[in-house]
Amino acid sequence: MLRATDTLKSMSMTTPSKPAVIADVARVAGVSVPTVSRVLTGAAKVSDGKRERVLAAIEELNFRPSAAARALVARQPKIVAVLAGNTSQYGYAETIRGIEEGARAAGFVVSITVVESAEDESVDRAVDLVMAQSVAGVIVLKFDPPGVAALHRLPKGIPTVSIAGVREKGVPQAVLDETAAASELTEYLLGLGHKTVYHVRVPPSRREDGRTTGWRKTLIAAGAEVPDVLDASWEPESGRGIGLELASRPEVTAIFCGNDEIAMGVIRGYTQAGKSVPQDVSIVGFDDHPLASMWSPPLTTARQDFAGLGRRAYGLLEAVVTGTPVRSFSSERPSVIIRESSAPPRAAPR
Amino acid sequence: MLRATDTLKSMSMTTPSKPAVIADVARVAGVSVPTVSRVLTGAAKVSDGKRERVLAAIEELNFRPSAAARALVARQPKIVAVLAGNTSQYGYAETIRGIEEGARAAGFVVSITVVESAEDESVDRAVDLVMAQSVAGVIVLKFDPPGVAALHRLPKGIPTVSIAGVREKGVPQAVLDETAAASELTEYLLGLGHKTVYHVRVPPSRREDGRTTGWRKTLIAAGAEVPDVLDASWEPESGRGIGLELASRPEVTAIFCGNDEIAMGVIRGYTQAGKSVPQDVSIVGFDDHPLASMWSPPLTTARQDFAGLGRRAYGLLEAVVTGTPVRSFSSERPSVIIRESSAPPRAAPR
DNA sequence: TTGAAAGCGCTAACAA
DNA sequence: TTGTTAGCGCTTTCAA
Repeated sequence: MLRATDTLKSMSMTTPSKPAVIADVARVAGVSVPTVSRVLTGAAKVSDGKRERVLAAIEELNFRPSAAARALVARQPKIVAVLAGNTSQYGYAETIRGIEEGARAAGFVVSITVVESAEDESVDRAVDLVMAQSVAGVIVLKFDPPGVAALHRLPKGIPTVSIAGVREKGVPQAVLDETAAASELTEYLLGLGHKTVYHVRVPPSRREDGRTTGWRKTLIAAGAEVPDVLDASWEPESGRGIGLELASRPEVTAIFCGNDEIAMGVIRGYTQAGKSVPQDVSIVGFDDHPLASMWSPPLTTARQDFAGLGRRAYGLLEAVVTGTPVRSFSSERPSVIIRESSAPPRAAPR
Repeated sequence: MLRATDTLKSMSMTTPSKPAVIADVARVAGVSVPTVSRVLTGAAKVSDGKRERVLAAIEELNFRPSAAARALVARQPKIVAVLAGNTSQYGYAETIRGIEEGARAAGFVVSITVVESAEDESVDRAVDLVMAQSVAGVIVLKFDPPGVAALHRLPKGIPTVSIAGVREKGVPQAVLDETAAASELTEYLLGLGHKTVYHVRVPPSRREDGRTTGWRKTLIAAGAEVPDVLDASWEPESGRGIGLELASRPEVTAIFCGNDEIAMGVIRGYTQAGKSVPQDVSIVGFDDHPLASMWSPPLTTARQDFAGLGRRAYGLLEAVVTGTPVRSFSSERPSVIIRESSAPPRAAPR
């Protein structure tokens, strides 16, 4: 009853019953079923007369070929599935955007299904859901433990590509070289004259993520003290709490945050504590979030091309599916962007 | 050559050839095809002995039922498609998250395909792509012109639900009552003592969106002057430009922005111009972006439950698909959140 | 409980 | 150019 107001045209003769199938079209047009198929697919020549009758019948019956039937016969599904622990946070959403862009250009749609947690039950449910569809392949975002778990539980045999910040073997993979970028950012801060750099990390996907590794290694290489890592959640609010705390520790002069949102939270905490950035402390983020340049002060960060990452992952998957030989690894380095949230320390640290 | 390192187990006996089909399983297990189907679906009792042999064969052959074949026979596809002009911006991403949440709970996956622009070519390509899959129904996000266009070009007959800020007839719809929320926000500002409220809008989906309508009507009802609308793009940067300009106009004491990101940009512009918020000007946003409360100053805004919107839309679609009678309209009102970016005007406006 | 037979809606192969 | 005949891989009658 939802469509009580269809046009008169579409109402004529039309019992709202079963949708028309190709046999109906053939009957109405007075041709055989394969002929209809031929005009549908253009696979072979059809005489103009018949073609027109077929077209007319299609129109009249409002016929739409069954995608399911086509999928059964053409063994190439047109869907690539994405499994992810999250879909709406900046990095995730942008990566998915890139995947979709690549997929759509190739005539594929992308399905997304989120993996709520790393627990077996939820991972299996998500994986089963995906495998119950006919998909050409799957791309898993292993930015977090749910993603990592999903990758490991995916059945062998289905074309798979993973996306991550850290390299892992066994599955073709598109990555962003976070380790290098984190090193660069840390070096930059050290070069400014900071004795060491504190680190607030976001929840890692494994024991230690590239951002943390790059930071740690650089500190060690420079002979700087390696402070304890501070853990934030994904919520900017958690950054604020940490900033508030850190603000009372004068030995903290530089902080490298796991992402821009957390950095913004940390800055907020400092601001609330009456401190100013970068005069009292230098704070840098990671990602180059769209709001990073709007922040007060504008955030020094490392730009990550998530959409490009997604596109590369799609390309990798396409290659796997078609059997094109590929180097199964595609890496790109984020670029450091210096803005105003970082500066030399106010005075030489004691 | 990508998987040179499969486990020994999976390598034994396995030519990497065609995937096993149900007939293979039947043969290996020594039973008939329907029997295998029965253990797969649980549609009928199977003796323990056979069941186990079937299970063993499935394991051995690493058999996975073809989703395409199943879809053909069971006429209910398990995919709901989402058509949207964008997927990664906050409101869009959250809405999609909600849709996915509802869909997954019901055993559906969601596919997303973006409509690049409102031009026929790109709209048709997106719509065709979606219709080429076997989908249970489609949800279109008509927050913008591409979305609106997509809705209009979708073939009749496919279960459809739209999501939007403004009501439109003909299609079941889930909305957020932006008009009411915009009114409330405007009234609040007027109540603070501001003579009038300026408005910076984001690109509208049609002639005038609910946010703008609510603002305008409230101003008129209050007998306040209605300033010209200022147009921003979706980029926070465009807000900054507008803020910079507005900062030199002392008659501007209150600004209602189309969304939080733009409001942040506008605030940034004022800040750069040496003005302070809310002392020199009150600025409010819309959406309650996750960073709104981290901003300096924390943003007064209207919280929109996008994820809830998505869930409601999914629920609507489910009802349409199953033929459950529904009121084809589901609305919810955003709630105003007062923070620190708004205050009474500094002095009585002249 | 089980198997044989009959489709699901379409495209591909093969003749005519 | 066109129609007939075979499937695609699965589930669902229908008997046994």
